[in-house]
Amino acid sequence: MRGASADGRRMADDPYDSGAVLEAEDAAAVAAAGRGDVDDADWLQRMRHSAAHVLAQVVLQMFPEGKIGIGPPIDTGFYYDFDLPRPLTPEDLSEIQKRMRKEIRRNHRFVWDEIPLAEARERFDDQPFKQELLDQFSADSDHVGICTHAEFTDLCRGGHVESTKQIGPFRLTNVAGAYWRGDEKRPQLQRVYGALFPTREELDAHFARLEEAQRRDHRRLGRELELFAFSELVGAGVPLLLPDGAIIRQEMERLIRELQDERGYREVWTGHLARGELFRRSGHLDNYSDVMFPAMHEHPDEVDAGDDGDAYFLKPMNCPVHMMLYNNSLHSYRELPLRYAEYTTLYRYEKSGQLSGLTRVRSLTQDDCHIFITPEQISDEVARVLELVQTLFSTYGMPNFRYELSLPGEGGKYVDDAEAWRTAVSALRGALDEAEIDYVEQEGEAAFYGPKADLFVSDVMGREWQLSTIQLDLIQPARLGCVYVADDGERRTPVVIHRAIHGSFERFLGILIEHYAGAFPLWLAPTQARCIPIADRHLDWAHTVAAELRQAGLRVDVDDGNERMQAKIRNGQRRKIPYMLVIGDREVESQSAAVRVRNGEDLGAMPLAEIRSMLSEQYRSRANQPS
RNA sequence: GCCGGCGUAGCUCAGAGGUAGAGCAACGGUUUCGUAAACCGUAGGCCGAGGGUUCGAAUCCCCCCGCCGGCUCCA
Repeated sequence: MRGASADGRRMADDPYDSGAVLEAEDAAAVAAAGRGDVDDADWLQRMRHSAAHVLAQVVLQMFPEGKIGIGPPIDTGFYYDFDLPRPLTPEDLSEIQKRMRKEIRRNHRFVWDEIPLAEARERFDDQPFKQELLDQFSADSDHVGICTHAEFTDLCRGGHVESTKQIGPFRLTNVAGAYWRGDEKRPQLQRVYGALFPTREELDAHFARLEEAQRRDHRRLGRELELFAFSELVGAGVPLLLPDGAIIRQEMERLIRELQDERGYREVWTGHLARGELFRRSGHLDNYSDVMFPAMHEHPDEVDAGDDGDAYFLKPMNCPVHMMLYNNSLHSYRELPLRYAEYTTLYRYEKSGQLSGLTRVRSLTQDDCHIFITPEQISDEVARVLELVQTLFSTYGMPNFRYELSLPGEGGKYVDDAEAWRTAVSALRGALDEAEIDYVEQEGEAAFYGPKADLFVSDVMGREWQLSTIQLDLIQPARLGCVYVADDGERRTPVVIHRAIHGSFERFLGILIEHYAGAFPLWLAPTQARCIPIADRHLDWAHTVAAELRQAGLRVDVDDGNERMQAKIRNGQRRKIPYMLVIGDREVESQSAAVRVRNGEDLGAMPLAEIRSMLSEQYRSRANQPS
């Protein structure tokens, strides 16, 4: 049975009752009603934005003295920010949700209008956040948009469905703190989040995706696969790699060493400490002391406030130290580019609320490098670094990343040398274009010492993390007295490229775990193959097979427990071991092993020599196998 | 750092003022098996730390620490 809306448009029966399943026909009818030529994506935004209005409506019903912020659509639904007399509880959320569904069923129309600013001021006289928005709008126009449904009116530029019944299936998910206008110095509001999709199926699929994502969350897999751990006693943000996690990290280091050695990098080692005076001269103590661990003074009692020059600091980055290394001798332009690579752990005091598994830690190890070049060499060297990045990511089979070109913006933190910035920015941009890399430009995101190109990937929860970075430094070399002798005999200041390819091994490992869902390709897998003897009489040959494969440099073990073969296979699968080598009477007889691939495929009995060469080749070539 | 939620066995969780529980994992024994879970048994806990209320606290209160979600930040 179908009803009709007030203006005669055909409406479907209420599809929002919990448990009700939309038939495809009804869903289409709901979606099509009143849409005109609005496309699907826009319509979805409208549903989400409209749902936010209903959310604000019922929250004000429950808290008449509440103050409302803003309520935009987001990529999975919507949110609305509130200032309320008390924190919202999970019970409040279900109550709000219940009331929202009730209001939606009443099928209120959304009526948009444009009114004079002064009228809006009066209308929202008890809403300070709206007043602030009006202040802002008053610069552009003397009229503003408002949208009314039922008893609720919101300041709004538009973009709604026609009436509340057209709002798709949704669920309120959580409440979180959020600063007004994203400014940490402004009041913190309560943000209520909701998920909303065009159909119930898509909403369910969204939550199924979330669950699936949680299964491949590196924090969970790290524990299940015994890759890493944290200890409350050791401290927050200090990841501890267990033996299997350490193997993966060794493989990562081995890869980047190999790639960098081939490309003329020279490895150095500079330890973990440096004096405050160094970081003062480099500019870090002024710009970034809040992320540095506090000074370590020899005689803390005798120190005047702020006198950290003689204190030691844990290095938060290597750059100034590498510049001291560079200054150890006088360099000719003929030696450039000079590339110092270092894999030393750095320490950054990330605020407690920022810490997150391996992706945000307080002790991190970069594959860090500083390249000293002449200004003329910028483009070529950046191109070489980009090539290295591409090679690394294709080795890992990770194609899903994006680049950001960070440029200077307003504000005083940037080094004042317009000419140098222009040169550096155009060199970076040129190299990205030359490599045919897509990127977005971000103003105000540059480092204080120069522009940078960063590579971002998303984790399984959709959060973006910076991995690779290529930064041009226009200031530190001069501050720290770096020079080279040019071909005319003059001493000049080199440009320095700061770059990291993995970024940090810790973060990259976290991303990698999620990328492979813990099922690492053979070259990274902590255990590459496991021998599974069917009965005790097969133990000897199983151990022989394992020993021979280990002799070839492969990581192989034997499950010699007293479980049945099926249980051993199950355990091996759960460990996500790439290959299992089943050994019974037939295999002992023919000096072979039955090869089971992680994906369940049975390759049948293969002679030991053949297994060895197959696995060795996969290891050597760092193949993205098995699947 | 801020707002909210949460810390009970290695893991997942139950217990909500009155004797600390289950499943899986672990360990021991039996079993010797052909491609994702054999059977029996044993052990495992300062209920995150400290302080308070109470005759009595895993349970209520305070304060730390840690974790989770979000915000802010990220050289």
